[in-house]
Amino acid sequence: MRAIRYSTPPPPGRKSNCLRPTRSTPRRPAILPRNCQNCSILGTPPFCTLSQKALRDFDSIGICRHREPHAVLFHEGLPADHLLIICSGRVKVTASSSNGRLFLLRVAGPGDILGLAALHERTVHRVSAETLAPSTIKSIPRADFVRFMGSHNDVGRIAALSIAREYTSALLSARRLALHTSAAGKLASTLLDWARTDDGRDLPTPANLPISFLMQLNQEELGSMAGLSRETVSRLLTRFRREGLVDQSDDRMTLNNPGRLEARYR
Amino acid sequence: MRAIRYSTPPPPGRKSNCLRPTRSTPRRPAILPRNCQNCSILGTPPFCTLSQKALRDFDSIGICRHREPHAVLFHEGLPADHLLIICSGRVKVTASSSNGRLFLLRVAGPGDILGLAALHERTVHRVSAETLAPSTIKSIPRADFVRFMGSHNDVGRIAALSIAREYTSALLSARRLALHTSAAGKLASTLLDWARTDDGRDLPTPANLPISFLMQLNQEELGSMAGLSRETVSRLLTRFRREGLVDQSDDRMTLNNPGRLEARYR
DNA sequence: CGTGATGTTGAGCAGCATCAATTTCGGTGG
DNA sequence: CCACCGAAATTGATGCTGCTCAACATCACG
Repeated sequence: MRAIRYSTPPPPGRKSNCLRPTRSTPRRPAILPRNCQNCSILGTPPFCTLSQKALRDFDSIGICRHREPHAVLFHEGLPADHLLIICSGRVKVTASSSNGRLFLLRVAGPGDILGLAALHERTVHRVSAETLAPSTIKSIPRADFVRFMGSHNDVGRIAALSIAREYTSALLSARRLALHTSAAGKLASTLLDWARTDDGRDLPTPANLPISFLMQLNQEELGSMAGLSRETVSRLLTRFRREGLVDQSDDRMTLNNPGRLEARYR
Repeated sequence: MRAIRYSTPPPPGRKSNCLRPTRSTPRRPAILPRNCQNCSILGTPPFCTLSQKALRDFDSIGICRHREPHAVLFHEGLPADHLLIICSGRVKVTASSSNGRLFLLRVAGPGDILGLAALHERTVHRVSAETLAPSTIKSIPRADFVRFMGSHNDVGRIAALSIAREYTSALLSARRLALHTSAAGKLASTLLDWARTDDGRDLPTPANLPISFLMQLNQEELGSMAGLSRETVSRLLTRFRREGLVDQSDDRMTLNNPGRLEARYR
């Protein structure tokens, strides 16, 4: 596996000591027109299932922008004054510690909503979000969203559902980090959880049939998702491969026999 | 520290092989009258902040029961057909793995709501809940709650807030399990997170002043919260005590200098 | 005073992080 | 087409940390 790296160079980091804003600073991306009433992901569980009338109102609030890979959408610790909806693309959601370690919570995709929990709790963001692929992101100011929620009955319920999704994903992470002592167990369950939530959304887990999903992370990122070092991930993946439990081609990861993978490395 | 163990004997386990239901099976606890409009925790963030009118309706749905310590309120894997509200007492929320390991997610208290996320997602419970102390629990059937949510505008929003709380707690767990490599770091941050959410609800963390909180768990349970073995917890607590970072008396745990604890064992 | 639950302390070992060297691969430019 | 570069993956060697097993101490309670 070699994860897709989009051509944009990695984020500038702190190489430049220039204090003045330079022209190379990325400009504010252009505003795109947006029409939720006529969208390809219409009907996907969260907001995209609103009534026609609500969708019209929904189109009138917020702003839609295109974002390049490696664009930081928000950063943990900053106040959550906007709500983000992923119209297309992929976004990785991370938390970091003061000593430089990184924890990758999940990879969010089209239809996912970011910042809802922090917005409801009126706190700062507890995670950071960064695009992995070219993405289209709709951004709604807090106040506008609260007004929107007040004027449509469904919205509160739908927001609750969306946060419940975030919750489940966080819970699964905590569960697997706490319950699995071995590195193999952590990696296996990370892959299994991912496959099951990514593939078919919450379909009853198919028995021992192969599942495959888009793996847009390199081994280092996968490691920071499972709480393991890069090298350990590499060693384990070759082991899984040798045992015929997984296959990797291009950017797809296939779990050949989920049941066996789970049983052997629980 | 010696955690309070309430006199009720531990759950029967699988000692009895008797297949017939015996008389020693705990009887359904008696239904208690409930009046939310006149409750001591009125005003606590989640449901207890509803309008007078909504509270009246709220009193009319669901059933309130007293529960002894070690009573299982629901178990992971079972369908989430009821919503539980803790009126008084303490409830521990856990997840378990097939090989017998236990993960303690949090200790919920008065005003906390259990089962909201699973109820919204229409899935099975992903955690189990068990009383730690004598508790009063209000139970609301799914359908009644959905109806209630439909007829009051605020309820959806408040449900969202409550799930956001659950989310934050799960996220903090995952974060700390993933970001801290050392056992000391895991235990320290477990204590810090707990103190900060339990003490004053979401007050801005007071600088280097002592925080204390009710520690109703024994070292084994604390270990299953931090992802550590019982023995490691014991060793670390004596170390923390020797360094003057924590004090334990009866069932209270005091963090003498949260800032230093965090800095030293991040 | 006996019993069972909980906490303390020690010894040994396995597993994973870390450091380090090398290979593979994709892209870029000559 | 080839040479070159950098990023990512692979593989090996080593040391430390925390789990496990085990023995014992302490406490609450009847």
